[in-house]
Amino acid sequence: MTTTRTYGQFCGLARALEIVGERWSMLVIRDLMLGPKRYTDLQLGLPRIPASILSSRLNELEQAGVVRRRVLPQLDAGLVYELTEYGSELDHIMLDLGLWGARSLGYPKDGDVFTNDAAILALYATFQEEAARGVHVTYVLRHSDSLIIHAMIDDGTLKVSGGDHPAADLVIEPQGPELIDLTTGNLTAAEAMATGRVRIEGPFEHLELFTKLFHIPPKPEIEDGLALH
Amino acid sequence: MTTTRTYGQFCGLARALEIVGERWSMLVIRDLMLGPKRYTDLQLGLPRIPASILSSRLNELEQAGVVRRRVLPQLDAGLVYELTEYGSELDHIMLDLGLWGARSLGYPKDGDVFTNDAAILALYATFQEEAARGVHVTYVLRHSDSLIIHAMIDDGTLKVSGGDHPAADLVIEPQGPELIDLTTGNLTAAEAMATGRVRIEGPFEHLELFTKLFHIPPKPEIEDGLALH
DNA sequence: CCGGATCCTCGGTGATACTG
DNA sequence: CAGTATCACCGAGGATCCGG
Repeated sequence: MTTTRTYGQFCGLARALEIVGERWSMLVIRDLMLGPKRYTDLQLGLPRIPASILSSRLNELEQAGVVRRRVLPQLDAGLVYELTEYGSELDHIMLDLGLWGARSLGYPKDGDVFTNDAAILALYATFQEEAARGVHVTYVLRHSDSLIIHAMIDDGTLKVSGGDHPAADLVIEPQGPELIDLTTGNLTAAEAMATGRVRIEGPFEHLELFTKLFHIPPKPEIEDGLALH
Repeated sequence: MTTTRTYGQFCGLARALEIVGERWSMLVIRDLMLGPKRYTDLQLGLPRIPASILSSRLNELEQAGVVRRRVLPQLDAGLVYELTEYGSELDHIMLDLGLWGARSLGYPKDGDVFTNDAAILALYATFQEEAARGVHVTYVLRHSDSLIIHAMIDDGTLKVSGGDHPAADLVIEPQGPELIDLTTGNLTAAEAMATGRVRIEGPFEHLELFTKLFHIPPKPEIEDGLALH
């Protein structure tokens, strides 16, 4: 069943990869980082994962002590999967790895899914704690009718959740993937407004603040491999 | 050739996994973290990787801007692979992931390889910077005749290299995998000495210091999944 | 409807051998 | 030394079916 292919190395990284390095495993963990989910919710967030693979991964992760299945107390509420404490300690690693990968992300390809959870985690990963000291502001990001999240910044801390927020200081409605350009610095807040690529409800200064609070560092250019210095 | 299987998600983590998430990729990166290596050196550190896979992975990683191939200036010195700046920015993530996995590592299985590089990275990953403030000490770890490394601690900074060090303050010769137990706290320095499981040359206090400088936190116990609190 | 198990196909993996 | 060629096999991926 779970043959648990090994690397044959006495090495922490090799062990980690044996546990969470299988295809889809880390994306399952990503989806569980924001809270317990049931099997079908996981399938919604990972549309391309075959049911049999999801089942295998959940079993392997449970075996390794990363994920736990829990029967909900409410009657007929079914089963949820959640991270154990050990699994939760992957959180900052996943955020860092996600931020590293975001620098090679580019624009969404046709057919790419963009989930609520991915948007929420993107904000956590790109959050600049230092820039948020003393700041109190609430944003609502409306990518589409079905993809709405809000972020509350409260003196260096960040809390992001799905859904709307009635008392947001600024509502941001990107017309496409311009938030990427805003957070990388490829697009300034003023340009985004001038070209109509981002619509806002609220004071403009809060949009400028947003670009300071959430930032993706640029990917280094490819250096010349033949430099002899 | 490199079909570059995708996840179909607009997500930094998914992108990162498309780049470095294939089987063996991260272990190749691990071996390049300590400096440029040639193809055959990579094979030595990864004995179970098929040559064709190593070749594919190196090409994929080069394509993604993580690895660069460089022709050595010296005549006939051949070709080396090294991390680009972008690839080097995975360093802390690999160390963190390796430390996470080390907590599930246990003892080496029969046939496991334990390379110089893995030993060096283990020290970096487990290093307690705070405990090393004001400390100046040099260790030599002799696991076997062919696996010798030395670690130099210099006021909060650590430098580990392969090979011996003539002026070490303490030489540690574990008789087996007891260094794991020492760094997890399962075995105290005094017990290790009393039971003869570790031989040292130098003052005993430096062994106690060692257990403070390098530490693997315990893996949390599996909680009861049915707790209703 | 939830939570899978089962069957089938295809391509990546892994072992061995061989070449510039 | 640095790979490519060939091939068996098994895990991924897709669809369908099954028990509660």
